[in-house]
Amino acid sequence: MRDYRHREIEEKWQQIWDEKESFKAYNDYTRPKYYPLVEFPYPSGQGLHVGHPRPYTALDIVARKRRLEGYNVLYTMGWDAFGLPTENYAIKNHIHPAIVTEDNIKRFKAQLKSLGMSFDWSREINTTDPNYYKWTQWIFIKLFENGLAYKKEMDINWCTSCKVGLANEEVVGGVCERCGGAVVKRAKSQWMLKITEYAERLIDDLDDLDYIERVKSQQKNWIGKSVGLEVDFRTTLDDTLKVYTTRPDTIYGATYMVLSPDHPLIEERKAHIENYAELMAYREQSKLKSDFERTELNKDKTGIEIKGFKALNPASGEHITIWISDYVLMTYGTGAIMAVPGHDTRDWEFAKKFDLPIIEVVAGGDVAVEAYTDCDTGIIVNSAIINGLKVDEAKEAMSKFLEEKGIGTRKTNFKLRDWVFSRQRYWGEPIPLVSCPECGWVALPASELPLTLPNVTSYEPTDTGESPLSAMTEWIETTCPKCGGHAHRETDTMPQWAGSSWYFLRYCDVDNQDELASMDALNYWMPVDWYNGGMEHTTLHLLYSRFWHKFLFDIGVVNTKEPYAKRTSHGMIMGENNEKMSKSRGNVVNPDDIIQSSGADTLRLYEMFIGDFEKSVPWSDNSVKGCRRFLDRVWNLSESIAEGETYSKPLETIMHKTIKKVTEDYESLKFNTAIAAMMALINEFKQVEVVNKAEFKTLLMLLNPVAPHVTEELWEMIGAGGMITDQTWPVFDPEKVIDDVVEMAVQINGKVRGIISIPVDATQDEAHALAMEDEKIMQFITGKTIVKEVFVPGKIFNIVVK
RNA sequence: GCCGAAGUGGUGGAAUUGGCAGACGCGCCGGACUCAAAAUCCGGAGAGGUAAUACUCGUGCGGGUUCGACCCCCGCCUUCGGCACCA
Repeated sequence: MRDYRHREIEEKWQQIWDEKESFKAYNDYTRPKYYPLVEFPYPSGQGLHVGHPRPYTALDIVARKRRLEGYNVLYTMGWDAFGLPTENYAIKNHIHPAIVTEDNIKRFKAQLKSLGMSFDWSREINTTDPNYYKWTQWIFIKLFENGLAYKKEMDINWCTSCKVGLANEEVVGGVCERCGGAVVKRAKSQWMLKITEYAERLIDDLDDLDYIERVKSQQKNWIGKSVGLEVDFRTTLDDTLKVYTTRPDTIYGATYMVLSPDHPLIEERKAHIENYAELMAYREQSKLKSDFERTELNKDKTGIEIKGFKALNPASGEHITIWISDYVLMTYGTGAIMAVPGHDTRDWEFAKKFDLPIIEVVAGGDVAVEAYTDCDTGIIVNSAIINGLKVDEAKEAMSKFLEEKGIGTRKTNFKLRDWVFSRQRYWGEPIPLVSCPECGWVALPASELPLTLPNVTSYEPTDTGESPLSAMTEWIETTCPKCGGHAHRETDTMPQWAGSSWYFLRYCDVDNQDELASMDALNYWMPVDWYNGGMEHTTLHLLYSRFWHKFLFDIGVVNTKEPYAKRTSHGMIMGENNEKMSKSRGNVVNPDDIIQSSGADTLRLYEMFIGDFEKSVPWSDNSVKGCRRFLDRVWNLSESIAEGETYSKPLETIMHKTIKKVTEDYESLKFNTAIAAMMALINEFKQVEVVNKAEFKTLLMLLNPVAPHVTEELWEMIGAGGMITDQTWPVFDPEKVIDDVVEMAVQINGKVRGIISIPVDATQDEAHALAMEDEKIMQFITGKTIVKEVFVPGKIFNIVVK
């Protein structure tokens, strides 16, 4: 009996798979295809983390199983390699980021190979490769040509630590998502992508997708659709102030108005405003607040009344005061609101602070104590024409009334903002546009792509907010592709999210020099059948890539309106103390160490067995040991396998049951219970006298997707013939997964009092007869009357007595 | 505040078209092997209770529906994740 020497075995099979190109996906468009996808990693300097193999193994299991089921499988890996950590490392150590990237990729790739992932390495991609980002730039130009990329001077989120502008999605809790640095507003001219144009479709099309619910709801939440009404309020200067409201039913309760401090009316009516200087001071002050401070201070409302004119409530005709406050945002709705303190919490707080009138227009609460915001039960009062209606009815009636009067328009608003797409950094895709004094912004012709990054001497970000490229005079100075005149290149680069917004398309056709991918290849491979990735990307990468894909669909470059048919998400692997793994906490586990000591198969098995795939779990060295023990037992079993090409009688049912369980569980992210079923199977193997070849081969097949190396080796050792990778997935016979005889619980008044052994298809009468023979059951029946019997065939028998 | 997910032994977790709660693993206890240990193998256990049975209690808390509830309904509590002055 040979020892189970994992390193030797694993290296052996990894080499064989490589040589035989066992996992190559063919562009043979006649076979059924399957396209599983995992998020490609950022190749950081730290190397692979134990968190990485969890999703990779999960879909590797699916990929391997699909191949055994006869599918042409496209399972691939690549590198999302642009990004700040690499750039920072390059700055610190004076190495070109491209070299840093190359080294990191080398390390990552070796680590992934040692895990035995069945990637088709011939389709590896790298977002920093000019042959790849040529097409990222090409897509940007298409966006630009279609009016979806525009440059705008605006207040952006500026990370004071990274010295870079951030997208809305990258600001988390008022601080920089990446470094935790303070984020302030800063006026900058930025490239923007009109993702808002797709807001409606990004929500609506979720309905047909097989995404886990939390992903859908988080995306919906982020896009933030709301349906309401824009209403015109007149001022005493005869201006029109548009407000947006979702509660037109409460318009009689609007006792004042609030404008955002940036509202244009303030400039326009400067001459009529008595306290203009005071308003300006407030505006400056609110701008200086960081996002963090704004959210922290949001309990305490601030504001200034505009003195000089008033507004008229269009329903009641009352004169009402106009205020400015930073709780009203210029970026949402119209930048102005009608304030209904009786029925909006924020307005109520503001009214209390500044002693403004509060009118109850929906009965049901006590507006002297708090705002009454319930929409379900309230009845409208103090509102002339809509009195007595329910909230919903009143909303509709008032909307109709204001529309007919010509001062109301139904309007849908979204929280989603356009995507800030410029970064003032070196290590990103150059934006392929030039600025010409004659022609404005002009796109490079396709023949000039890729526009490659020039070599610079310093990658340092600048305090002025200019990209490091702005010092590259030679590179910047160019001619206008349109008029041939003197022009400048854009010096900002694209954000990290650009390359990953379409990478799954490139996998379909990696070597194509003429298109990002051929329509034939896309028709065959797309959509991605199953995409697994982190929840942290739900409102970033996942949303961005859906947006790009929809755009590419609109211009006829891709064939599906959605990129991913199914989306799932894995939980994080925490440190042994159940805290997030980090160097500073000293609880980091390196996958290389586990591969060395226990083997890749053990690590894979462990990560799949450890718990619910979708939840985070703490690392446990002991549990790793248990997984290795299981593989050892399988290994030792091979020693005593008897001949036999069919399942033997005592094991037949459990064989079919296990095939069914494992087959189904691999499809539904329940890897832990699939493995538990295989463990139970070998426990059963120990109960019988002999295990034959048919039974052992089936176990190896079922286990193969999780532990591919050791099962390959054992397959060879028992002389099963060929490679396990080339076999066919075992099937179960539905007739044979049912036991002939079951142990049925007999309950008296719902409590289990006995167990009877009974044929699975026995009748109630038979069960009754058997139960009456049971002494213990009789004890509970004697002297009582049976009032009812509930019998569920094969499951339970309950006798109700009185 | 809003949206979402979840609360089960010492521990990671199983089991829901309502049907024997605790599969499988870890840890623990006992035994075998060993001079001994490690490894391996065999056995044991939810809590209370009993000499041992019996029996009672038990899936965050309080109610309800049902022959029967971890599962369904109503009302709470707690934890985690996301969003947050979005009118």
